[in-house]
Amino acid sequence: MENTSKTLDIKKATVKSFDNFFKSAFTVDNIIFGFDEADLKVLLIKRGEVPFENQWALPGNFVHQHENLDAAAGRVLDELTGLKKVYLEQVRTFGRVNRHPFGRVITVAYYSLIKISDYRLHASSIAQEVAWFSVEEVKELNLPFDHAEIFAACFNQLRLNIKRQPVGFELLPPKFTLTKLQHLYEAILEEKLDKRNFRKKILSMDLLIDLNELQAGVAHRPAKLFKFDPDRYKSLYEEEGFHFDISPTKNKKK
Amino acid sequence: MENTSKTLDIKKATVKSFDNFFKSAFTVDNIIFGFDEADLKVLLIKRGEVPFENQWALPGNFVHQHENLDAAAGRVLDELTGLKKVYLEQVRTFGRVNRHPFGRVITVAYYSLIKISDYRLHASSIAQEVAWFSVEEVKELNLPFDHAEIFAACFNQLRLNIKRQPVGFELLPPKFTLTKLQHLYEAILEEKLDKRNFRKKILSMDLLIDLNELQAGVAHRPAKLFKFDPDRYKSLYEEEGFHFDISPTKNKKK
DNA sequence: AGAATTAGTGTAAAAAGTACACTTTGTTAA
DNA sequence: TTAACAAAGTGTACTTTTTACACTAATTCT
Repeated sequence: MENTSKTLDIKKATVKSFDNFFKSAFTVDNIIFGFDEADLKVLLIKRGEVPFENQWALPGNFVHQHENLDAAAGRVLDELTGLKKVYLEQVRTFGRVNRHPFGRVITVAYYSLIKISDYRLHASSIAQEVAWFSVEEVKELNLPFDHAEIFAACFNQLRLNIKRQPVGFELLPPKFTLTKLQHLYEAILEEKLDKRNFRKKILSMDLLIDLNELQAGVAHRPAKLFKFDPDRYKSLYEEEGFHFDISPTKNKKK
Repeated sequence: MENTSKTLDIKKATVKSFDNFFKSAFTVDNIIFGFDEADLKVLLIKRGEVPFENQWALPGNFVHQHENLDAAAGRVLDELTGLKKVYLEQVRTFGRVNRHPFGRVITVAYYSLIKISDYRLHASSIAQEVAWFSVEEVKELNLPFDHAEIFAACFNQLRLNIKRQPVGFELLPPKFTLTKLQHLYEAILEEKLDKRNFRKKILSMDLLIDLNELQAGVAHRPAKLFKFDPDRYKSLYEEEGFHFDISPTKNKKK
């Protein structure tokens, strides 16, 4: 192969010009959702650094040179909560030229769904303090950078997603009651659902396993516990024509 | 304000450390869709540069320092077709560490919808040649980098989108027949639809204006021409509870 | 004038979505 | 022990949406 070195020369020359292209800092932001009894919550950090030091903001961090984007988003979560394997979804990339006061920073937004009972919060290099806020509180907070826009996009994406994918279970403990599940949907969709219609629909999908166990420690009739069956979902998903879909089950009372 | 300079010092120091973070080259790729009589087509370029010189690939380019992401995607399209105002949608960001052989390059994927009659193709700095390929051809082509994955994600996104947003009209000339519209949906959804059900559904949405004009130059009964009414759509969209939705209108013949 | 080609149209049956209220089962406190 | 409390659990009738399906109408071409 006598032209190998020639090819390498071309490559080297091109790599050089390639190196001359503008490069940008880039980050991931991770909107971490948890569900706590009745409320959908979001994890915010109190920033430990300028700009916007001491303000509540979305957790995020720079992406490392040899790190994939998903891994970076996972790392942000791990640093704050110690959780490693979680549901993670990329939402959109925000790159407005002046979105960061110190220079061009492009950020890839993710959301995560975690079981709120599992976590323990940590302060970290980027966060003086970490706390849960309800979705309503977050909306009213004046988040720095374009974080309000990022939050809105992620929440919206979650709402679309929960209707068409069985992702809600990521927010619940392994065993849950149908009422808890309904409350979760109501919190995310921000509307009341009809109890009987909701149960009819979710049970007819044949994705929940009745554990023949009752809720304990409540001062009223205990509810049955169910778990989600991911294998069953996978096999149904293979079938042509199966769609997870919680759209209607409406309730006239606004 | 005697502490201004102090603040600036802090900022300067922080900006300095900020500058030390790893920075990446980043690009946009733009999957340009057009609809040509019966087929959904995609615009590919023959690369004019290493790596993968002379191979067909998705059009893309580096994002400039002072350029927003959407603007960069628009510029790619403009360079290839001369079109400036088009429907553009961000899909997802691809940043696998080794997706580019010359170094870390993160790319934001977009798709565009254009009226195929409007364009004229240009070669450009990045493209020796530009040509339309049908979706099937693209799937069979062995696209370089992770372009096959990017294409699949964009096509999939378009399919989801066309069901729930009235974006199909971006691919058609201002005046079109119902049959053309149906063919467009069939091409994107990759399934046959029932003529009567399709018409019933689309007309019941009250988004099309009957132009009281007939198709010309066909060797059979001419069809009526319609146009899409974007203002009507906007006002319906404001109304609680209106959803554009072309889901079913199925046809048993597979 | 007849053949060819696509446009255009309605109805009935099935499936899905919606509204709605009372009984059951357990705990707690009198 | 019993009554009050609280949430669990359950079925049906009505409405709306979806689906399947086949013939007639309008135009051009030969």
